[in-house]
Amino acid sequence: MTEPRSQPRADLQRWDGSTADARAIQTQLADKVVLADEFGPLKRIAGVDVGFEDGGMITRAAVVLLDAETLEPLAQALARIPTCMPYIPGLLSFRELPAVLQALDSLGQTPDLIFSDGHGIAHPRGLGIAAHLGVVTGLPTIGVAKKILIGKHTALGEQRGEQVDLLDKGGKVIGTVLRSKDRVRPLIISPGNRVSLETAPQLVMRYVTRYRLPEPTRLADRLASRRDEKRGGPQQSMELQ
DNA sequence: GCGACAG
DNA sequence: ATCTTGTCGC
Repeated sequence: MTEPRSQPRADLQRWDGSTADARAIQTQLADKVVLADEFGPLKRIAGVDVGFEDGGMITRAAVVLLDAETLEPLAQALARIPTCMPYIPGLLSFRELPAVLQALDSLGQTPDLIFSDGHGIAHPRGLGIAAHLGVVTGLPTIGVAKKILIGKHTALGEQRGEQVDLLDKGGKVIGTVLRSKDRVRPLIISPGNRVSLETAPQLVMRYVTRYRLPEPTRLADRLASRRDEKRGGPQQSMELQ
């Protein structure tokens, strides 16, 4: 049997390269975001993140698939492609998504849920990279960011698990400011696709162990930024591509 | 017009 | 994101 291979590039390929068109595409795709819990049993979850090599010349995307029950890594994939554009706040997905989609494609398996670095709907036009990834792949996604892009919130408790709503200018809830560990800077959680505002932070906490970041994100982060091979380990890991 | 601004 | 050692604190 052949898995229904996606044609994820579609919406990005229609991009004319201008920032104006990128914003127009975001506004259009934002309507396709599903903010309801539309995901089945979570068996295999994935984390995706992007890093750079050669001072930014090469974009390096990493995907790590984990067993949702044991959190053991099941598979991982890397994609390295020439960087296509500079970082522009609000347009992150146009810079990083091509590499992320390629990495997901070479993974050869479809995750039941994807944790993406960056924001979901907590974005100027409601389509951060996590939401963009979710709409383009049709998969459930959650955005896990370390800093706020837009929105405000009230004071947050210091204990692990404490959370407050992230509100946009109109007072509408667009995400959750979540303290994943005692006395650490909070994470900014927002739905990407097929996950509700209420469930997103719950799922993040479900996969947080002893670190600030949930395991899928943390492992993808290490692979994308090559922290694993840099850090001192008696045995060097095997080569990846 | 002046800041703010994921990674 | 990335360039980078040791160091202060839980």
